[in-house]
Amino acid sequence: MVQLDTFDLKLLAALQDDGRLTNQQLADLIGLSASQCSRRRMRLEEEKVISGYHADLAGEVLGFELIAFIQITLATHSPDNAKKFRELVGRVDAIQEAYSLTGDADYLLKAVLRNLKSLSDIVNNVLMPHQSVAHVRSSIVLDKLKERAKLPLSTIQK
Amino acid sequence: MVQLDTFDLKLLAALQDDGRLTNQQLADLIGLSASQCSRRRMRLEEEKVISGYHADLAGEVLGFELIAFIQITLATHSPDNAKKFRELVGRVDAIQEAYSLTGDADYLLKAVLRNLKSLSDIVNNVLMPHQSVAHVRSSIVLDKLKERAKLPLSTIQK
DNA sequence: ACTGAAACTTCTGACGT
DNA sequence: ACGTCAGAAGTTTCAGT
Repeated sequence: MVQLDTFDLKLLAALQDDGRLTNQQLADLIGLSASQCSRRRMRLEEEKVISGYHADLAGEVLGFELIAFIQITLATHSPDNAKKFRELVGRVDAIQEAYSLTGDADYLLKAVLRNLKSLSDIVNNVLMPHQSVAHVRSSIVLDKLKERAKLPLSTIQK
Repeated sequence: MVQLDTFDLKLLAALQDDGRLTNQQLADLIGLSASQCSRRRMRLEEEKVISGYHADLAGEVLGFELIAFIQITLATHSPDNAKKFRELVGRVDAIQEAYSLTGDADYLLKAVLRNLKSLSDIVNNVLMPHQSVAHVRSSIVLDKLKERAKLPLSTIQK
C-alpha cells in the first residue's frame, strides 16, 4: 500500500472520472501547478496505482445488445481441469470478465453478446460441451442500475 | 447503430486499450494522418460511440482487498419497492455495479471492500435490514481470471 | 475524404525558492 | 515539495488536392 496525500486522492478521483484530463485541467481542479500534476501523475503511473487508461465504448451503439452473467460449476476441481477452463475463458472474446468465487458456483462470467442466439451459442456450443464444465446457469441483464465501477476514494483516510 | 469503417474500428480498439493515445500515435497505429484521427475521434465522441475515458486504479494497492458479488431478492416486486432499492444502491459507494437480472435473484451487485468486516457491514447493516430486501446471498471473489472488459470489436463486420 | 502546414495548447525537465 | 519558465511535443483548424 502506497502513501498518498490529499492531492493524490483528488488527482486519482479526477482521472477516474475523466481519463483524458490535461495536467492544466487537473491543476485547476485540485489546486496545484500543471507541472506538479504531471509529476504526480507520472509517479502514480510508475507505482501502478493507475494501472491504465481506457476509452469506454457504448456497447449498444456497436450492436452488443445483450449482457449475460453465467455461473459455472466445474466437473472436478483438479488442477488440470481448472487450467483447461481458464484457457477456454481466455479464448472466448465474448467473455469480458471471469471470476472464481466462494459459494455454490465455481466461476462467474460476464459476457457481452450481439443477441440471444450468440448467448445460446456460447452456452450450448462452447461452455456446456467443454470437458471441464459440469453445470451452466445463465442470467440475462434486464437493466443496469449502476455501471462503470469507480472506487470509493472518498473513504480513504489520508 | 452507427456506420463505422475499418479505420474507426481500429481507432476504437486502440483507444479501448490505451485511452491516452495521442492523435499522432493513433495515426501511426492505424495508418492515417494525425489530423484525421483527431477528427474521427471527435466524431466518435460526439456520437457517443466513445462514452468516456477513465483511469483504471489498482484497487488492491489502494487498500480494497475484497471484491464480492451479492445476489438480492426483493421482498415484493412493487414499483415502490424497486424504487427504494434503487435509491439504496445509488447511495452506497461500495456498490460499484448493479444489474437487474432474469433468473432466481432479482439483482446482482458487485462491491469493492476494504476487508471482510466491510462486507459484513454492508450485508448485515445496510442490505438485510432494508425494507425492500427479502434475501441476500454474497459470494467472495477468490481470483480474477479476466477483467478490464473490452468489447470484442474484431467480431464487427464493416 | 484525406494530407500538410500553421497557430495554438499542453507537456515536462531545469532551475529557483 | 512546489512554482515558473522555456523548449519540445501534441492538437486542431484551415487551405489545398
